[in-house]
Amino acid sequence: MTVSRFDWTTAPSSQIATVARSLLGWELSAGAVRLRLTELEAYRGSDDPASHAYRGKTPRTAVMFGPAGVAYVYFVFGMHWCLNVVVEPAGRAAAVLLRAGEVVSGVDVARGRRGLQVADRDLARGPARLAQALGVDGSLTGTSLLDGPIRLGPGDAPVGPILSGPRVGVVGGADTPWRFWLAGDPTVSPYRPHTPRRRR
DNA sequence: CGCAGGATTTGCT
DNA sequence: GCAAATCCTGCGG
Repeated sequence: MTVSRFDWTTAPSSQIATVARSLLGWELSAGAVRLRLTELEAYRGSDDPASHAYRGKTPRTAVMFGPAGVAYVYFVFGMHWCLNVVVEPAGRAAAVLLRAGEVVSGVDVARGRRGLQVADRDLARGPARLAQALGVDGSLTGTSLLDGPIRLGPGDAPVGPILSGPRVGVVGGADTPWRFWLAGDPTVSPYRPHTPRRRR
């Protein structure tokens, strides 16, 4: 299936999985760091219990209800930022979580942010790691990924097979196979089933 | 290698 | 008050 340059900004929610899959291999750049996306997850709005927008529009999720092509950056577990692309026209919420990538440029800058001991393949291997490698934080929520400080654009099409499976770390919607990744790519994050936290 | 536990803040119930 | 679209470390086999 061919996806032309910016189809994903107008695709209907029924095609969000296709949109997420089609963004594999695209390139994301922020300053000196550029990476090639190797793992993504699709999140829909009101009918997707795993989505932050499931319970409606709040100050936090407001940008998900806005126009496609902007960044939705959220904060989790008191310490990590994760980067999404909003992928539907204003009025309906949906986003694609950018989960992992291969750093193809600016490796030294990315390592400076992530830690000097971090192996190349681990620089952006996971959503919070990817955001940290790019220097992304919540202040970038709402900025355009087509025309802003972070840029998302087409890269070389993936050559190998694309696999899909359940999304990582979610409770509701755990059976929906909306995680997509490049088969065999070393920068794809390890899959961890959701484990409830114990009380203390 | 796998698994378990803890860090640490926010947003919503 | 509690759970969270995670990551890192330490321990055991």
